[in-house]
Amino acid sequence: MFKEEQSIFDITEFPFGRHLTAVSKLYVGALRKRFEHLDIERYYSVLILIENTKKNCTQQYIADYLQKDKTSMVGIIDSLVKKGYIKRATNPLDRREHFIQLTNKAIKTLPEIHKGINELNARATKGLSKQEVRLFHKNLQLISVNLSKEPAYKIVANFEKVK
Amino acid sequence: MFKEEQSIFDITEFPFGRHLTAVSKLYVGALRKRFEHLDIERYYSVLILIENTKKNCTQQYIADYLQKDKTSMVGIIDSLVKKGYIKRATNPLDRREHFIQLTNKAIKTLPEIHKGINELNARATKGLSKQEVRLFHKNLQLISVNLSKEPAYKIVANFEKVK
DNA sequence: TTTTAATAGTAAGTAGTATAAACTATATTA
DNA sequence: TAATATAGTTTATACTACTTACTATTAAAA
Repeated sequence: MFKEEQSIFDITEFPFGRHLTAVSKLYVGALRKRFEHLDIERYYSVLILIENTKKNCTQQYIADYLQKDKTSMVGIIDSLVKKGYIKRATNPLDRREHFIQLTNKAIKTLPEIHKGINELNARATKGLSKQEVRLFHKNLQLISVNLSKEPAYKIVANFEKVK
Repeated sequence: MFKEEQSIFDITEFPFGRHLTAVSKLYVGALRKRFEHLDIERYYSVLILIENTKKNCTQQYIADYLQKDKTSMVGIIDSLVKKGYIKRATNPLDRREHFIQLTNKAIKTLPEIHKGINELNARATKGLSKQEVRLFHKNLQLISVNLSKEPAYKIVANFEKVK
């Protein structure tokens, strides 16, 4: 589809968000490639979120956390259920809620997912010291906090593979 | 649509690209808000690219640079032509090519666009020194170069406003 | 020179997401 | 008990951007 790599970074007048987006795309593309042998090609973060959350996760909780609306989340959860990575369990104390839980398959796969992410993170930051990486993350987070205070529209992002 | 802000950064196990994407969305949302009084709500980078390129820009050149395919680029150019920001001019030396050129309206508007971007960049990096900002950009670019070398799928990103 | 292949751009049809609106079931509040 | 709110689902719609196929033009090959 695209002819050649050209560097967005050559033009410093571009909005800063374009540079961020360009790197995001590279990262997502590399991660999906790295995990292409798995039978899921996205939504790893859903599994990680469930794993990292102490309390039970409802669909709404996951949707809020990952900034998806709940109707989209239905489809995401459906696809992960169909692939056998998670299951829905009705909360007996509030039967409207469905707790989303990892299956054994997911629990068995997650170490590999973490390993892949850690490896890719390491390769992405090759040439930087541990401390420089920490600083980068810290400043990225600072920028995030700053931008959160700006007047803004809500934005959803969609990343898709192309040929 | 979304109920509350929750910080993606709380979970460090998320893939790094998710953090980048989250900040990208915040930036894009703030930039579009900042320029909502203009009659174009996106594609500022097309104007900036044309302005910054010494040689004439063809549609294909712009598409390659901004990582869009040429069929999508037709619509983008169409919309900017309709709003009066650019015009097409057939290259007499190769009549297949259309040079994309800024109109007076675009030339008059671009300083305001640069000003808005610079202001938002400054607010996004509030709390960082000039040198720290430079370092952040440098490292972001390093990460970009590193990721470019990874085996990867090509990814396209789409950012949309939501209610 | 004639034929073939490549390139720039366009148009039409298709597929994939996300959205909105409407709905069910359940729980909470007045 | 009635009204309202919430979690989740379904359906239909709108919107991108992709794929394919096409025109016009140029370059390359025979």
